[in-house]
Amino acid sequence: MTVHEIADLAGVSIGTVDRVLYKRGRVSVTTKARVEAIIEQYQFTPNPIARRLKRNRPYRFCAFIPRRDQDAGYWGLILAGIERAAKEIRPLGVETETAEFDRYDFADFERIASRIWDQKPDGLLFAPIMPERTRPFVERLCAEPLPLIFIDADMPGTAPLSVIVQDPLKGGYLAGRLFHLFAGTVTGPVAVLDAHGEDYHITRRRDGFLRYAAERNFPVVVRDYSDYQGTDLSVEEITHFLREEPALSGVFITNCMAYRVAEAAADRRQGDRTFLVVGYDLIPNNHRLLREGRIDAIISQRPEEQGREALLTLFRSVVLEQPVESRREIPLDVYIKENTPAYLFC
Amino acid sequence: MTVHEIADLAGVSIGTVDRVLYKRGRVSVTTKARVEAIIEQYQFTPNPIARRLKRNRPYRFCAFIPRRDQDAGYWGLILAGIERAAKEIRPLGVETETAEFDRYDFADFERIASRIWDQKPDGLLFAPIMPERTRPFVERLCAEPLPLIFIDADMPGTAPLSVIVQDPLKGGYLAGRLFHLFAGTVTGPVAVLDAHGEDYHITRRRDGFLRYAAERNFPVVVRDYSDYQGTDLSVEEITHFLREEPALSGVFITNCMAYRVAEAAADRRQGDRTFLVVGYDLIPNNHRLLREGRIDAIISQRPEEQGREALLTLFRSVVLEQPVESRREIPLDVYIKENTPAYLFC
DNA sequence: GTATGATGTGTGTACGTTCACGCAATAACG
DNA sequence: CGTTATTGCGTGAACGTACACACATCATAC
Repeated sequence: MTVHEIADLAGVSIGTVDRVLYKRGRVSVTTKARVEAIIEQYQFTPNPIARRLKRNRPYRFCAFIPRRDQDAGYWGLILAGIERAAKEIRPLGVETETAEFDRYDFADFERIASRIWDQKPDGLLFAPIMPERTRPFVERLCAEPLPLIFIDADMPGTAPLSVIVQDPLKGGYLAGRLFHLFAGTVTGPVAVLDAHGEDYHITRRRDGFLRYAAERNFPVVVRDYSDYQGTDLSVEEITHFLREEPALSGVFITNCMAYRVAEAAADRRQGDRTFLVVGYDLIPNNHRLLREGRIDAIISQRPEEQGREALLTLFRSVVLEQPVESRREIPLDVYIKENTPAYLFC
Repeated sequence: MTVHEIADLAGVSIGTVDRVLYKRGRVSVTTKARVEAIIEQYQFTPNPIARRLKRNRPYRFCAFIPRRDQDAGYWGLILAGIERAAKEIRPLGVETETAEFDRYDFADFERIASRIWDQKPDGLLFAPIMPERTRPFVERLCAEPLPLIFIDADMPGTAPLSVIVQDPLKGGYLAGRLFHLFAGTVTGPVAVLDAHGEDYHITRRRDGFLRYAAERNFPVVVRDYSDYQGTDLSVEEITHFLREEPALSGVFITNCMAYRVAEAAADRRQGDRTFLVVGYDLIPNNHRLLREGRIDAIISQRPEEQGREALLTLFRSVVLEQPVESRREIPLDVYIKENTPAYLFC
């Protein structure tokens, strides 16, 4: 179906159909009704290819995430997925800009946020961390309204186009189960290092773990690092903590710093002494230590897939005007030494 | 860059540029060289959107896979991914037909294969099972040549556009490791039910398991079902086998029939008696039993993702003329009760 | 009664590519 | 020398949409 065919069927010209379609007025009520009936009857929808050609200017999307080196390279994995999708949709007339901010420097965030605001992109992919501080920015975007997709976390009370997330409670519960699996019978208490900073969804991982531990009667020692900023959870700090808790049978760390734990716990894993290390995110360091057998298990949230899907979803919604699912749940991937891919970005 | 701009720079008309681009002849050698130099200099590549509009007829892709109900619904999962991708690229002028064949009836395969051959699709997605019998068909396609993507398995000696596979050897090895994890110390021998029919890559899963077992000194009992056809590995058959092997500590089954094993082993899992069941593929039956705690672990190969990626790759290659990776390796996903999604097709 | 404005409708053009066609200029041939 | 091919190149139309513009018609105003 084309506007021409609709016009012919209605006995009018394409100009009239166009005015009806885009409510430009200047159409008599009777003609309008007739055209609308035919559009409805044939379920006419404008050809996105012709529309794309006519428009003849690129769509501009922006991916606004923490710096690729932060969280030990976690955002670099997200970025890899974004850049892959950007390449895929580029020939379809989409320009993607990636804007990275320092997640531990709010002034930097505001600076870059206002730059993005000024250039008014056609769609935005955003990681809503630091929820209480970035909320005004998000609310301004929603008011615009500007097509918005959240990645990695949600921000309750806002209504973006779509959200791509993983269930942190289930993840923590799964971590508990993995502990159980690896340890057989847990002898000493398990430490949970909850290094979340302002990311409250990370704390939910701790809650999930505690739930499992309660069900199975694990003793648990929780160490809260709510003032955690970046990579400041040092090997020394962890070593110090481990020295205070000599009876521990292992550590579950709620963020991506498992490699630091593995470093600090190296002496406890000598020979046949078991000391379990379970954490999150297959970042380069964790990937290496997992392959070396120095980390037992890593839960992953497919960061490359999240980045790619977010951008493709934006494309489908904004350019193709397809309906998109408002929430995409990422499965909980378990990586142990034996299923860790040889290279990242496989 | 457009053909117009190229033409202006070369001091010719767009018709001449067009003849150079598509080698239609009727261009003097000097003009040809001049135009080619400018095309090269500016890295001109025709606008796929305008091209798509001009063409004004859909691309027709065909997905040629076993019937959705076969292998206990495994192909239905693949199909779900294919259909999702089909919806996504439909507005870009791509029609996708899915043709299902009875994988245990070669005559049916040939009938449908010849129908596909006749309608000459613009691209084909094929699951190269029954390699020695389907090889002539594939070789004819490659000779055409017709853009071809393999899913689920490879066919050595042919050169399709791309292959989407998972490493079966590593998968079997991983299954061994999972046994070890769940059992702690393996007491009795482990049975490997190798029900592969003509899919030799499935037998590699057995080999991987045997490698792990050899490294850890598991005793293993292998039962070969090379004459396996469809769902004919009945609960009775497995029950009978288990009765012959009373000392078994569990079963690893190389295909998707773990749910039958779980049924047959139900009495051995009563109370605190442990009897492990590990298998492949998160098909509906395995999904259910995994959630009920009657299967211990399932290795999955992301069938929905495989189906979707295969079709999207075909699109990028044929329609957008983008280079595509010749091989895509699917990670080995591990599902245990705690990370099994509530619903399939999440 | 003429100017002004609002209303309803059709036409023309552009986006960039592709391809059929037209038309010179030159070459080949009887 | 006239006819017919061949070579080299330009032109025009079409794909479907979006939007500016033109042009009637009729009401309102002075």
